[in-house]
Amino acid sequence: MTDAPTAKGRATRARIVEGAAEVLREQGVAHTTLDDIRGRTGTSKSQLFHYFPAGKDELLLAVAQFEADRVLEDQQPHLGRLDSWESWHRWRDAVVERYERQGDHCPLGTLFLQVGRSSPGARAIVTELMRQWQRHLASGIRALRTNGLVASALDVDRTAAALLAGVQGGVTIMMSTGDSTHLKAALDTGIEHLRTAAGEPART
Amino acid sequence: MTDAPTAKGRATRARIVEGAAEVLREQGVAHTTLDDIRGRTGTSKSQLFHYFPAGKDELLLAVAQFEADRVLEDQQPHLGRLDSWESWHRWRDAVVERYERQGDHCPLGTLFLQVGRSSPGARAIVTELMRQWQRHLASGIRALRTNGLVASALDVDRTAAALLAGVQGGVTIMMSTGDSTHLKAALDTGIEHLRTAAGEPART
DNA sequence: CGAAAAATGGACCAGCAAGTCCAGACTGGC
DNA sequence: GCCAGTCTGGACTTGCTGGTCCATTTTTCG
Repeated sequence: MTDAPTAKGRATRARIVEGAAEVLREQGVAHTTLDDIRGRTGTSKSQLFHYFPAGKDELLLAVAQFEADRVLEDQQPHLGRLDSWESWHRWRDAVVERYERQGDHCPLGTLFLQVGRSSPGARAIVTELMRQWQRHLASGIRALRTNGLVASALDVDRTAAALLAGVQGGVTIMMSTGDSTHLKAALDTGIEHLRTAAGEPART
Repeated sequence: MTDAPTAKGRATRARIVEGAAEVLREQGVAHTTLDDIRGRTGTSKSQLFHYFPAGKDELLLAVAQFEADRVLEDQQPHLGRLDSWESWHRWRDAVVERYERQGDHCPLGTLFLQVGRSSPGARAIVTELMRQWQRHLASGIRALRTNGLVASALDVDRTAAALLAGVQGGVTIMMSTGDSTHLKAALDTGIEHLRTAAGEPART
């Protein structure tokens, strides 16, 4: 992924990606030019093309990967340890907090749409992110099952997929409306569904 | 909304919007120029600006409204009559069918991102769509409750919000990965949750 | 019919932003 | 210290695209 012979080169490349991510968050991909990125990162045009020979698209893809990595990182350590109801709620709070802080803007969504579904790389990044995310959720549900907190008959993968969809949709809606109600509803209802599926009453 | 004195004018305007929607679906907003739209709709540059004086953004906004209207229309008549489990399942199938047919592309999402959150109009369109969509779902849940099919203690609005988020996220994921698994999982789990909340067993 | 308003065609303009290029500075191994 | 490879600077080119303008045709309506 990081192709740069010298340490200095790698540092510059990283600086470009991080700076570009900042600018893109602020202005959106539609209104961000290479000159904006150049200005922000204190680099020159030739450097941009030196590290991303294929041009803007390649740079955007690198930023997309950068952002994708952050998505799961920002949910840690909660996402990796979903073995009790308390931990699930801590994760829930972390997700809400993360996206409320991020505000009305979706780095990945924008980048993905710009680079387009045509791009082989863009789709791969998103697909892989979703795969990992869902894997974490499924692991969490299995941990609950191991601890006897949910019924063993529960379809783990389907439930994880539904929960992931809920979070994703909640975030999407929040981007559009500025309101986190749906995200919270999806998370709370999803967790409640897990509880209910255990045969316990829905109420806490 | 439709400002055109003569019938011919209105027809041309509509032709532009519909044609633009087609082109945008095929090429994505990022790679669509006014010339593409002009070519597809058999119009001239001056017509585009005659009917959309504010330029491209205004046209994109009109297309967004056009697409938003279709979203709910395509779910009818099922969405308007969610008063039994059968009707819910018919709706579920209609949604899946609609989005699988649409394929890996989100007219609204793209347009929204292009016009940007800065635009006052774009956000209004999406917000209103979500509001109406959720209202329909909530009505459906209330109908179930009236018919004694779900527990009266259920938080209708929150459940509707969660379901909407699930559908939205399922669609989003499908756009990115080309796989409708998550959409189906969200729908099925959401409906199952309604059933479970009624105190009935989760299984059909 | 005739004039005013609306609709249409398409040439033209201007700015912008991606991408090119080459000259020069640094750096790291020998 | 020297040479090859790497990194950096920034001016320049070029194509595209949104937007303007005006001439011409068509429609409406009294």
